[in-house]
Amino acid sequence: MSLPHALLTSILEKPSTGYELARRFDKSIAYFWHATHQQIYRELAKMELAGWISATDIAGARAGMRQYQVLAEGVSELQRWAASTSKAMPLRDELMLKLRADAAIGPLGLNGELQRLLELHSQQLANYLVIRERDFSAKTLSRAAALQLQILNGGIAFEQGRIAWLEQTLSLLEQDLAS
Amino acid sequence: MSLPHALLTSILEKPSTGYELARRFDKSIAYFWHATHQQIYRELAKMELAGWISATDIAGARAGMRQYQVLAEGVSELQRWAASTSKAMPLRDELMLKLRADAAIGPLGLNGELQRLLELHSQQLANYLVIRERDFSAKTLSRAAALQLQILNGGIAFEQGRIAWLEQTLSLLEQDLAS
DNA sequence: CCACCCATGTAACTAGTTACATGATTTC
DNA sequence: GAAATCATGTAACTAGTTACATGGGTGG
Repeated sequence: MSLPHALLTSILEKPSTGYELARRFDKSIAYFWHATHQQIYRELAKMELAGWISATDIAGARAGMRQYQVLAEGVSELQRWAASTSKAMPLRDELMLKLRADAAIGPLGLNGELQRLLELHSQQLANYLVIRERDFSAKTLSRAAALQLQILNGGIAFEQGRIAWLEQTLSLLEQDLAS
Repeated sequence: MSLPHALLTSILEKPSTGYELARRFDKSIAYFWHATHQQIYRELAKMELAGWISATDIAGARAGMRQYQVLAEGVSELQRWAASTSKAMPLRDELMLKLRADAAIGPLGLNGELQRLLELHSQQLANYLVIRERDFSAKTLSRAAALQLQILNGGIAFEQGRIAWLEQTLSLLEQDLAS
């Protein structure tokens, strides 16, 4: 299970309230690990109980708002987890299933769906490119920044590959309509 | 939810027992949609209740073995599902999380893990290439075969991209050790 | 003062995993 | 006749989703 470790990393990067974490998740870690705010609050409560993080009330903020920070226990847990071998992530690609169904029972009119996904991935790619331009255009990067850039480049390559493949698939299906 | 639709497709391709489905899943659909045998049996029972599939006892086989086939209801359900827009698949990439943790709290010794994954993906790629050679080297392909090839090519491109990226990442981390 | 966003949650559900059970058939 | 594999399941659990609740703060 990786969500708590994703949260640990995120809190290490910047101590935060649950709400902030949920929002920050959406804009960075969610690119490769999605979680809803309910899941995040629940997980934070568990992690606090386990002694991995602690919360402090924020002075001057509304009651109930608590900022989390990582304890030594949490750091060593993160190290332990990073050293353990994770099993191959199980792929889940619904589009592939649909194409296979299409192959099995004739044309199902997937063009629209493919087009939609093409747009989605194009947007995501544009998004990544903006981030790269904005945050990583310095000539020399720190170790941390170099790694983050490498992660981002992975996302960019993935989106580019997907877009190329979707375009190919679309033209294959259109060719099909013509005949 | 897509597992029942994956099963419908698989049964359409070839009427099967639950056991056969579980095994066939492992060798084809599992490449992009994993399921355990428990999940498959449970889902088959539900689908039979819903009237999407029916089971017939196999004459001459051991008691309890039942072969499933897809009913008209099942086919139209599959069509309905294919026409519905599926939401973007939530990515789950543990390695990216680990790299991010590494960026946050210094070298965590991920080289071994990267090497392991490199090998895994290389094997998967080799696997795909064998299948392509074996099943899709004919000059002209039927519509169904062309689509299946396109799906396979998607898998191949994905593995190749991943391998290239992993090699880059490894050299980045090694460079790091040197300094 | 009303609507909207901030911020934290609870409850109920669905999907997926892990561990175990059971009996039948094939293989050494 | 013992061990392995075939074949179908049950039970208990963990993870993730969806819908809703609650109360405070802010802008018009």
